[in-house]
Amino acid sequence: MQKYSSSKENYLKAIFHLQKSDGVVTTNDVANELQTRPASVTDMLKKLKAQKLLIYERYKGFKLSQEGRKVALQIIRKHRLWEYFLVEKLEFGWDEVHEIAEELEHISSKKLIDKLDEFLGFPKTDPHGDPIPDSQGKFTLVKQVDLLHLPVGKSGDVSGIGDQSPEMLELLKHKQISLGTRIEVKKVFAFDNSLEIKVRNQNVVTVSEHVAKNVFVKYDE
Amino acid sequence: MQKYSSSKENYLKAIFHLQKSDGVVTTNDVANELQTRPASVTDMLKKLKAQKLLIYERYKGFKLSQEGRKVALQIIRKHRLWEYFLVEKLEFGWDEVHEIAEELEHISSKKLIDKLDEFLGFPKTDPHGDPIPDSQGKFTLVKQVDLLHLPVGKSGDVSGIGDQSPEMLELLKHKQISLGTRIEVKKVFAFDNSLEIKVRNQNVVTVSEHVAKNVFVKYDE
DNA sequence: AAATAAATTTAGACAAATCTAAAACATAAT
DNA sequence: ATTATGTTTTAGATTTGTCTAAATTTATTT
Ligand SMILES: [Mn+2]
Ligand SMILES: [Mn+2]
Ligand SMILES: [Mn+2]
Ligand SMILES: [Mn+2]
Repeated sequence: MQKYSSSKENYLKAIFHLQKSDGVVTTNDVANELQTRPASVTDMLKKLKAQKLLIYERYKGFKLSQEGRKVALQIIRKHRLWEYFLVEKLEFGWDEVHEIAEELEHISSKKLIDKLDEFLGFPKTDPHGDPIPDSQGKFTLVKQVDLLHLPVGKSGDVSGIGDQSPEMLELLKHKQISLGTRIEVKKVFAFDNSLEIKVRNQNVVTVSEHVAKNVFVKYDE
Repeated sequence: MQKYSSSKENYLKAIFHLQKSDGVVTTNDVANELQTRPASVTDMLKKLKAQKLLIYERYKGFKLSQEGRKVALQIIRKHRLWEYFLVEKLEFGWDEVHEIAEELEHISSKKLIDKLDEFLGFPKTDPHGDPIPDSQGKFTLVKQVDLLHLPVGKSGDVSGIGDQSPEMLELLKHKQISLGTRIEVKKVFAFDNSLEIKVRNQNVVTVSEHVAKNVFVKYDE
């Protein structure tokens, strides 16, 4: 696998993520995600196509090629391994690692990342519950539901976070919710879909529908 | 301390190192060190001057300003801490870490590097025996002499390496010489200043003058 | 003191990544 | 089917860092 510029890697990663959630990716989506201008995106799309990382016809939308997907997955692997390192070894909070990993993910040495993986004990997920692709780009999605779909009375363990903005992560931290935290849904208010949930089998707190939709849990059955 | 481009950081670091050894730095020196062209160096010198990182008058030579020196020392701090991490935690050989650290040194987070420092136990020197500047850019030079100046019969512990090219490091590795290795000079051949030295109080090997001049040791008295 | 050589700088060009403003295209509304 | 709206692309600039070739300055010989 060749080396690509940090900028190209960021585009590939963004397109990969947008493909996941939306299916179809638009120029505006990418511009928005990368805080840049649509014209700049079009410029880059042409370059990525020229390098066969992207399937793209003007005005007709685009998606990653096999190769583009492969590259994106390796960047994501690096991003998540570094995040794990920052939280587990350097004791960063899970809400402060994303930005730093955004830089570290572009360090090119393959050997470095494989040795880091080993040093960390081959973790399966990053500090936000997202799966870490292996050396070949393979990873397994965990089956999970958001809090709104966890039946009242049932308990689950937090396994992932949708919206990972610093604001969201700060809110969760305040309510003492992190990866692995046990949560039981006590009540759903039909009025606004806000929830009362029991955290760590202890305190009961209220969260909005927006929050509930972005906290994923694993549970039996 | 602002952020500067990787390229500028590389120039500052190179100039700092060249100042150490030569005293006076020339455009050609820098071009040679950074594998670039003299014209490119001149271009960059002007930019560094404009940012007050360099004292520079055309044709009259140049040197780092106080601020330039400060920035250079922080890059060197990062470079050496990462090298230490790679060798001590990820088990890289000391001859394979330089290139990777050359990239890692440009990661900008100050908090990251201070936490890394703590995680590593505040090491004083990198895997090549070079001192690691602290958060304020301070560091202490160890008193050391090269092998040619170690009296015959005396023993010393390897504390630093001058020429750190991969070729040199590979040679030392082969002869089982690394940081901390005890060495005793058995004989100096007047003909070519080659040495016979006893390594680790065990095997006796021969090294050339060139090698001897680039291996530094600490010894009593 | 000239002449020659070497080092340094300038002039002009180029690639990568970005931008603004305008044009082209696609979609939705009337 | 026209018109209006929004999206995407082009045209033309700009910034950063680099290069080659030529000009300038400094250093070294004769
Ligand atoms: Mn990034
Ligand atoms: Mn993450
Ligand atoms: Mn570097
Ligand atoms: Mn070193």
